[in-house]
Amino acid sequence: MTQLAEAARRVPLNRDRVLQAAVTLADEVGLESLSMRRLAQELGVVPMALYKHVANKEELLDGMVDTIVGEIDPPVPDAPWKTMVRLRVLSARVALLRHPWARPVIETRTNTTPAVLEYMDSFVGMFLAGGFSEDLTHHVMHALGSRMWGFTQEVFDDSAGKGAKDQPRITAEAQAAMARHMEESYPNLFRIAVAAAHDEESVVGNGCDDQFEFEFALDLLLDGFERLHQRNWTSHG
Amino acid sequence: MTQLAEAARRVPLNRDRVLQAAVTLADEVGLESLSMRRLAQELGVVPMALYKHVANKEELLDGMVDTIVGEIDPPVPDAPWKTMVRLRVLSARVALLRHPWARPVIETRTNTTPAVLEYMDSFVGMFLAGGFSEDLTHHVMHALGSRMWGFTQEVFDDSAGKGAKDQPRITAEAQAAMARHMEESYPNLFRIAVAAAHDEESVVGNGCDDQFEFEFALDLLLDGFERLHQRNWTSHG
DNA sequence: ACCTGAACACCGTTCAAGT
DNA sequence: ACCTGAACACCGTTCAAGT
Repeated sequence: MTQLAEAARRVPLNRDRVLQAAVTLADEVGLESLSMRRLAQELGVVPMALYKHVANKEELLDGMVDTIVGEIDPPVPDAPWKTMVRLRVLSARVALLRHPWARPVIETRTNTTPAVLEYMDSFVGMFLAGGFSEDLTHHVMHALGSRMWGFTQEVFDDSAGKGAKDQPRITAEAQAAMARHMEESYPNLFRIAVAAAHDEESVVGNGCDDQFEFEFALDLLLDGFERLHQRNWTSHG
Repeated sequence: MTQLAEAARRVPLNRDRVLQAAVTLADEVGLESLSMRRLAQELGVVPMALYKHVANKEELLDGMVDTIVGEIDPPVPDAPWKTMVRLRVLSARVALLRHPWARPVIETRTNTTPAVLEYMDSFVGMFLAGGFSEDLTHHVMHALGSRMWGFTQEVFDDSAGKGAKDQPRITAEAQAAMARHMEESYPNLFRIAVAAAHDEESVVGNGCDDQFEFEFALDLLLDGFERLHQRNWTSHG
């Protein structure tokens, strides 16, 4: 009886519910805490029950990526290729930024699911529709690379700035000592850090506008693509 | 006595030996099989012994990256910035390709070790020595991003081609059916795949020269950097 | 003071035993 | 035929007990 009631209350598990729960759980507790066991527990289900809807953890992660792909806006219609590509990449960026776990997961995928292939196909379509040759489109897609997903690995670690909230306030002397050490050991990094800090009134190593940097590199590439296209560039001679 | 002999035979463990062994083990068995326990076993040591030389697994991975950085050639002297940057990136690429586990490891590092900072500093130095402003150098470094390591995520999966060796020979009909499905579902991808297969006599989806693609994107960026530099580009107005 | 075996708190996945 | 508890073969790391 109680069991019956529970069974009725419990929405029957399906692939979509599993994936949705996985996305939400990863959003909340982070990728490193997303385990099959924990996910099962969250769904009020025995771990083994998940394996009915997902072959293994890898397939779960594949499915989670597909869910994110579904959150990316479709291409804006009736725009020149450059605008279309640009906007779609930036839309992907918005979706990806909502789910911090997505970047590392995408980077480690080895299977390309139909949803991901479809996403890539739409980019290829934008270039071809813009008059790009198949040859140029091919290489341009490679050059775009994972930037297609709206991210690039941030090599300057501003996670230091991110964690700064709960870091104890640092003494002025300690800060000066750190700066001195940096100037000695990494003189060139020091120079550009100082220059950046001067422009925006911000602390050393914390003055990077990720969005600006992303668009800077994206536009550099798009301009490069445009130039090659105008020149009728080909890879063979 | 036997114990004494063993102790004498056994080179005393130190950080370097641990890191070297970890690199070798990862090369041999892959990243997913590199565990503290397995590494200890390989060194003929109880797992806990590793924790004397490395705080935890994260620090082990940091150290492994440092080892790779040490394998990258120093900058070639007396060359224009573009050549210097280009050659150093390609040298990094050679080192990284020797260690397939390095890309994912670098991508997931959150700590920047001194060795990595030094590596970054040398790139900044090349741009500054080439007459780039601090401002432009800053953004250019961001745009270079993880390409500085000589890799980019390959979004076209040619791991299919890699695993093809042990895949059973596929019938002509199956291949045709696959092509038909691809043409229907991903018409644009199909177009560029066919064009690429036509150029080089290669199978669909297997005809990408990674090295060419890498240099294509790298040069596109370097040319873009050069153009901005010549224009005295600045980020503020 | 140093070293380490055993233990803790987890994993993903298999499988045989139950309904 | 379906479902699942227990078990397997691992993890990284802690800690107290031994030398």
